Amino acid sequence: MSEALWDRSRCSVAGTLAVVGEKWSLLVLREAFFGVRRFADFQRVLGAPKAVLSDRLATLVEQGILRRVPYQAEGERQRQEYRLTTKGRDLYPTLVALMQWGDTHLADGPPPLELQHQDCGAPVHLELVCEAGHRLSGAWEVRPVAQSRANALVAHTLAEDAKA
Amino acid sequence: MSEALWDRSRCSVAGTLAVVGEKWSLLVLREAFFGVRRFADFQRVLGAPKAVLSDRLATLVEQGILRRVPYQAEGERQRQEYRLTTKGRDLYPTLVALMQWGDTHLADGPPPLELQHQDCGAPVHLELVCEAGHRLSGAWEVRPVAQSRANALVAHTLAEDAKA
DNA sequence: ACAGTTAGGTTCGTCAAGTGAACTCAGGAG
DNA sequence: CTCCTGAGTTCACTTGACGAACCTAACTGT
Repeated sequence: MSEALWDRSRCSVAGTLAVVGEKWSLLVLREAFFGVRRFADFQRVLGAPKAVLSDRLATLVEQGILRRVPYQAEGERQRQEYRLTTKGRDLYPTLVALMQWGDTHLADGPPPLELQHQDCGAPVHLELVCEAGHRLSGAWEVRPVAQSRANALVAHTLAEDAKA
Repeated sequence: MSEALWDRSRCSVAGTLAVVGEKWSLLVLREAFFGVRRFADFQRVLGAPKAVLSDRLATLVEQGILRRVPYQAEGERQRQEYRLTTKGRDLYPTLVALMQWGDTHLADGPPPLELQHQDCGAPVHLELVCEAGHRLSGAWEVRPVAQSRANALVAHTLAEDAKA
């Protein structure tokens, strides 16, 4: 039925999860976005086991998401710190998406963190938009199109879900 | 230094990952968005071990992200299928974010899947926007503001004072 | 010179989680 | 009554996470 609707093995969701889907990876990146750079700070603030943290940082560097930068505090030897690359910074929407979902569906109070536009101070959120400028309100307004096979069934089942 | 900048333990990123961060969970949801509903279809299309799949489906149901719906194919007994709830459908931006990152950073060719606006056919993507309508181009235009419980209380009492 | 401290790890034993094959169970088909 | 099929469960095995302990190089105080 939904036999080879499209090639799942080349799906970018799976690919991305293979890179940042392990435990702690995305939390390490969350902290990186908040300016954490040094091993001990990651360790203290996350509470992750050092062995795991060491491994995650290594694979994130290997993947080009973080880069090691030598630095030297006064009266200390040279050490390495971890900074986001452009590739890493592009994961920001992913973290915002996770945060937004948690804020609206796991809330036991006000969201613990609000994102504001640096320039105007207004709250920031993610939106699905098309290149014609329309704002979409959810998945049911999207038609996924595989390379060679268009498929109307998908839209159909989603519409059914929405009704039920 | 970055001591208690804000309370990480209540962070929605961590909360969301606690719910959908296990292996296979987000891939199950990806398939759900493509209209997959039945156990055997998930199993065949993902290649996940049945035991894990069974567990992931159960916790997603438990969390209110999927719901079990009885159905009956002709000439078969009644069975259960899994459908997205509203809470589940709200995870769509997360999957789109993961997909977009993979498309731009793991590409070994054209993206295997394109999302089009149902109405106008234009390609769809995620954008960070603020409530004043500005489009932000990345994390550096965002200022995270901790909404500490104390701040919330203060705001609340101030609001009360204003009324009295 | 020498012990102590600190950042940034590694090693190790234990315990939880993922994996694939085999088994179960309920009902319809032949 | 037996076989088949969808939807799981059970089991033995391997991989991954965990926390405590240990290691190392540079610098610091004595």
